[in-house]
Amino acid sequence: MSETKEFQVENKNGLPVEEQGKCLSDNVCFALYTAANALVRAYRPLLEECGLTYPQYLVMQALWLDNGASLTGLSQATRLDLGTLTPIVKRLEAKGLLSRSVDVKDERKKVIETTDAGLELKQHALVLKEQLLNKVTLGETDITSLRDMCLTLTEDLNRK
Amino acid sequence: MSETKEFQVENKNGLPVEEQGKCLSDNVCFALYTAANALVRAYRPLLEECGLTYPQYLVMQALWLDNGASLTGLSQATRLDLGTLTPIVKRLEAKGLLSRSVDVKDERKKVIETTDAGLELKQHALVLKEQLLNKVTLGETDITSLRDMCLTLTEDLNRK
DNA sequence: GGCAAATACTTTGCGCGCAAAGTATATTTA
DNA sequence: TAAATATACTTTGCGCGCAAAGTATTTGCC
Repeated sequence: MSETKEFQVENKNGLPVEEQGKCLSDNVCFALYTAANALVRAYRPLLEECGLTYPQYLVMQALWLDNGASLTGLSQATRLDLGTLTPIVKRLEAKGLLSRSVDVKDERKKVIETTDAGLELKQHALVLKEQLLNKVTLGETDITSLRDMCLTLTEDLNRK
Repeated sequence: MSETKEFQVENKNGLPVEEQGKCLSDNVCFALYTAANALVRAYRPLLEECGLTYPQYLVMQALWLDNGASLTGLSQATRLDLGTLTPIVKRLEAKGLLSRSVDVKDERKKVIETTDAGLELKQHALVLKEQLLNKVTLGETDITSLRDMCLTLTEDLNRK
């Protein structure tokens, strides 16, 4: 039917391209998009205990790994836009979980540091990950390859 | 190190849980979230030709497969919230790509139908999918299993 | 028939995600 | 050293994504 691989996966019954995909679920893009939404939705009630949203949680994780990073550093770590990050970091500052100060070496930069309260969340957050885990039926191997394929896809899509 | 599988994938070097994940990329959730963002970002310039956003494109796809569906029907097909869907469908109506009318059998329901302009987009949109495909280095097999794992994960996370 | 519960959709509020434009500081170049 | 360019961040505008609350219609039950 087609010599090249199809991004939209072929149906089992091999219909022509125009008729492929009896349902949206036949489409990788849809599956990926939906899974990410489901992920954020599932995390919401858990993260609520910490008073965090998922993106805020991502920023805190980045900070736990690299305290004192600049906004641009956080942007690279979280792969979030600077324009997205600025308000998120401000909200985290308002919650007392981190501090923002001007870098004395380079006054364009901000130094973002966790507060004690921000550090305390780290232990709590690890438990949440376990709780999410309990819902997932995929095995360790699948999880790993899902992760790796997502990382590859991200690189592919960001290239050029 | 741990008897149960970890949702956050283990590092190659097997650090204790508290120290796992030298970077956010070690985390499936992060990888998935990032890939979905990259997907929407990569689709944006392509879909711009059609004057669509990715979620709008999803709704149109659902409609191409099931013309005359109700909003609830579209919600189930796209897995988008009704509160999300209402404004999207209104925007598509404003663009002249679909029509919204009250179901005469049940006046609570709306009948959503593609216009001729909406149908014409279908062919154009198929080309876009090919263009996205060209960026992806994953093989057909990987794409299929990525899709299936995403679908499984979505079900898992939506359950309970 | 009358009323409670269910169903279908809309509205509101908030936090992203990001393109685009703006501001301030630093670096490079002439 | 002055001007041009680059870098770091902020702001604005728009479209989600969804919880929660609201409205309208239908169904189920007495």
